[in-house]
Amino acid sequence: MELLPHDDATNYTADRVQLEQAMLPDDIDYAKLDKLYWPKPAYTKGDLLVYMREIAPYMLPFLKNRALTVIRCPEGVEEASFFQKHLPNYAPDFIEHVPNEAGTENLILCNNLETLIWFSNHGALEYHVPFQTVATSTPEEIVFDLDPPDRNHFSLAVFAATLIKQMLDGLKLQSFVKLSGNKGLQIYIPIPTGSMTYDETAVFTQAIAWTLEQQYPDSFTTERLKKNRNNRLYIDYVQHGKDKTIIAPYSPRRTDDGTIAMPLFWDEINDTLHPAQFTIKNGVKRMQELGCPFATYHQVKEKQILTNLRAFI
DNA sequence: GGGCCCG
DNA sequence: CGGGCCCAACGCTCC
DNA sequence: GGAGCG
Repeated sequence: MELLPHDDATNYTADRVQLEQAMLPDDIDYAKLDKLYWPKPAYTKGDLLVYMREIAPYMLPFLKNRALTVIRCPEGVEEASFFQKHLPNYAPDFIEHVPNEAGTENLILCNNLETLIWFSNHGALEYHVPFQTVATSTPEEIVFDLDPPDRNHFSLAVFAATLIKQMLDGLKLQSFVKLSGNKGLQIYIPIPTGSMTYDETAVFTQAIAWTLEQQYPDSFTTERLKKNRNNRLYIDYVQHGKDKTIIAPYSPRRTDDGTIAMPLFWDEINDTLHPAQFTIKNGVKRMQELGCPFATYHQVKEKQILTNLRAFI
């Protein structure tokens, strides 16, 4: 099927004009662009493709050379979903890949625009990546996952992020923050490739988590069992390990409201922030107005000074 | 969303 | 030919 | 050893 058949001039709705102007790769067959992927706000598959095309320049650097796991919902967020992390045998040649450890499957690399749009066109809504590239076995960043029990307790994530930011500033570490697109916040500390092992980053994240838990035991917990968390914010330090994954910056989420994992500026982390503030419909405009909060991420990564961090652990 | 297997 | 099924998977902790 | 958790 061609990109946008229009045998009939009445097909030129505003949405259709936007799709024609979206500059989607022409080596992919697009179909069912009006399918409702997010029924509640009435966002379509076409809306997803337009968003992914426009966000791709900002998102691709955070996927590069990392084994990709997608969550696919080809019938939309209210229908069945499944994970995919192995290259399917029907994948086109422009998708880069590497063998897994056992040599039994190929892991997917999303290193170009065509790959990103190909997966979007196949109903891939969420893009998850590990903390390492396929070139190494050490993490490229340290991440704190601040996960409140529900969106009504989002202020706990704002509080925790503020406290962690203070501690990181004290250690002269440059950090970045994003909305998870679901309930919480995630803090990134990029580090030079090969500069720390997972064992070392684990000591650090546990030390920070433990400090918060000690200071505010009514607000924060590192308790793994849900029944023991009692509406406290869970600081998930276990999540940061080899082969664990995290939602990529700018990825859409499989939520009712079409939210995205939105990078923010630190001064936006306050009580006016809402966890579902940014969606596939308003995320690009915000970027065009304010710029990418992670624009300096890879420069900072190379220059990050770990002296104080090492003294701390 | 698409391939595959089974009837 | 059509319907149903698959599409990840790993370790840690608790009981 | 199996379930709950990410």
